[in-house]
Amino acid sequence: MNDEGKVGWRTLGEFIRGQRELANLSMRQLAEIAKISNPYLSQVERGLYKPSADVLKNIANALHLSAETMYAQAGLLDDSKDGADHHGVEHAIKLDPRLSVDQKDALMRIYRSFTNEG
Amino acid sequence: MNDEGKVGWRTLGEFIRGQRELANLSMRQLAEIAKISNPYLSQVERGLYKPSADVLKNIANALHLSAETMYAQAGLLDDSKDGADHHGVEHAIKLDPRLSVDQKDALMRIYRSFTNEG
DNA sequence: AGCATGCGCTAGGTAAGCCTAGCGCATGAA
DNA sequence: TTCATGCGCTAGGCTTACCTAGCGCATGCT
Repeated sequence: MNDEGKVGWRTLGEFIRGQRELANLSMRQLAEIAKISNPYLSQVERGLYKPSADVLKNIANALHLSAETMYAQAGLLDDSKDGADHHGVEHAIKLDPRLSVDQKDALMRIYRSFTNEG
Repeated sequence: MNDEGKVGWRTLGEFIRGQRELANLSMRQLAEIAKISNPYLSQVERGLYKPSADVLKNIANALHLSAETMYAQAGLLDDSKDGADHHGVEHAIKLDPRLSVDQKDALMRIYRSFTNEG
């Protein structure tokens, strides 16, 4: 039942290996910096396993790459294409940790009533 | 470890639960859209498990949030671009061209009454 | 000729991600 | 009331991320 073109994943290992060799690091060296074991890094580079996000982040860090670059290579950032409302206000309200759900709801309704008014 | 001021949500699970309730979705509904099981979503929201990156991406998509926002909440992106701190709301209100001065004032007052309250 | 040190990789285990089946509690209709 | 439906959560198993120990092959030093 496992589906999904994992197109991103097969190249992720090659990408990591390429970047590692570019930085002239051995597996053990990179693994040490990235705080993972070298056998595991080996499996990852050969595409046997798909590392979790924080391992990815650690590897990116160790290779002086941004985490975003890594996630993009892993195919994890790309496909939220849609127009999630990027109204600054609504977005900010949704993300405000000091507001309860009900308060957010209230603020959003007021905001929308203001902006729909015309 | 109560860093309430700096980084917003105590846990990723609380963030997800908040966003889910904001969207008026039940666990089963969100789980269905995000292609995960509802018990697993339950564990995630209560912080028992930390979901892998593509589950995170699916949840973000289902909630109409960008994957970046999700990863930032999960602590996987060091450098958050959309600062999610509570200045966001007031700032966004001020910058919204569709609001009149009075409306901005009203929204700000409500927002502050929510966040100042004890 | 050793022997040391480095490499990448295999073997096999533990823990965590993620599942299905099903519980107990609300709400609401007949 | 009883029955149905939906909710969140528990129990327990399967799968995979990730580990440690150790292999075999190079290189280099003495």
